[in-house]
Amino acid sequence: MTATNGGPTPGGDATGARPGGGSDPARSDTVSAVVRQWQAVHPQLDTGPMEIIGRINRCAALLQQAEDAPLRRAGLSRAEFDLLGALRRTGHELTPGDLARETFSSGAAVTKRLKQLTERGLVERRGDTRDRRVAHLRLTDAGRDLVDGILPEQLGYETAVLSVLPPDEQGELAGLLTGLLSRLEGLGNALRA
Amino acid sequence: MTATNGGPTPGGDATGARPGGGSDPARSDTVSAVVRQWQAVHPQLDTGPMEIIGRINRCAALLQQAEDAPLRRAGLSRAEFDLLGALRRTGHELTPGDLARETFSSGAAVTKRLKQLTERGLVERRGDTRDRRVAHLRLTDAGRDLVDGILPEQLGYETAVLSVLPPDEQGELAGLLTGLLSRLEGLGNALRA
DNA sequence: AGCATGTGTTTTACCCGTGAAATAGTCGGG
DNA sequence: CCCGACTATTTCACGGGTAAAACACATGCT
Repeated sequence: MTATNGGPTPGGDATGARPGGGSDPARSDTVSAVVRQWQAVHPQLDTGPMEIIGRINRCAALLQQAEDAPLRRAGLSRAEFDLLGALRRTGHELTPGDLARETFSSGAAVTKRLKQLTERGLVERRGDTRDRRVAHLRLTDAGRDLVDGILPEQLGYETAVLSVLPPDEQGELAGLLTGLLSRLEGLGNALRA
Repeated sequence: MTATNGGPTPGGDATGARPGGGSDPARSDTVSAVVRQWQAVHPQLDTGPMEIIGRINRCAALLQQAEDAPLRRAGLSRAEFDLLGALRRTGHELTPGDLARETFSSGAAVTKRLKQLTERGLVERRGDTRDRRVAHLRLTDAGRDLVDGILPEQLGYETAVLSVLPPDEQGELAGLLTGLLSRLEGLGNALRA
């Protein structure tokens, strides 16, 4: 994720069945090679989880590479863009704490990024009048324009990359991921146990 | 990852159609809230890519949290475990270069991890007799035992987490991800363009 | 009012990964 | 035999993230 991986981290329970649709299932990816290696060494092991988790990790890594390309051209990291995007899409001002929650990152990381982004003139800071601990942040005009300029290009590029999958499979995939994600999020922090 | 994110990074083309199976599609996750916010601000934007990429990123982040739990108990980071796992599953010795390719990380990162892991007595180093530039690495008995001890626990925990999805959906998901991943990998490094 | 407690934000010290440069060695001419 | 080009690995300087501690302030109780 910085630092994503694609290695041997296991992940699933499925036997690798094919999708409901009608595309060619005989494909092979890095993950299936890894799974075969494990099976050869530990034949009794249920490598099912790898089929899902390994692939999600690897897809995430590759897709993030794809996202980075347009952003680097604009001189932003993905983390910075996430922060600006949160301010843009919510419309109203946010506190550092809000931003940390919104971008799923630590408060310290948000503080650092805010410093850089305000220095670059993309974000403005305003102290709360009632509670002097809190700060309110909003995009400057330049910040808003930057986000609005990048976003369409970003989405366009991503659409192109994803077009390796036919539209019906994209829909199925989005649906399945929604189911998985909503349930994982519902688990709360039981995942860390 | 780590530093993984779940924010506004866009990602898809699908309209969020439901899976082929028969589960409840009316669920809501963080990503759909984000997409709604963007739609409110930029109604003309095709937010499709977010439905897939955003969810893959977020799922990856959550699932990685889940993977970390068993590993931290064993005093390993995921990156370290990936390295040990590569040595374990291939069976034979690997060079640092091999390991970098196998774990999708930079040579420098591999060097650092190898130093720590050899100091901990989990990995052994042997110089190539013909070509004195290259090193060959193998697991020590302790290293092998450690991996073999962790792996079943790891897979078991992951199986439990993934059981939030019914088995048939797991199969569909694995199949769709295979299709996506194999095609993304087929794109080579055109993604960075 | 005065103080304990809690919360929002920043600071600090540190870990880890990366790209680029440095190092060490091979190999095929000439 | 020596050179130039190439390859494998390590070192270096640095950016960015994190947890925990430090601050700064608010709030409620007495």
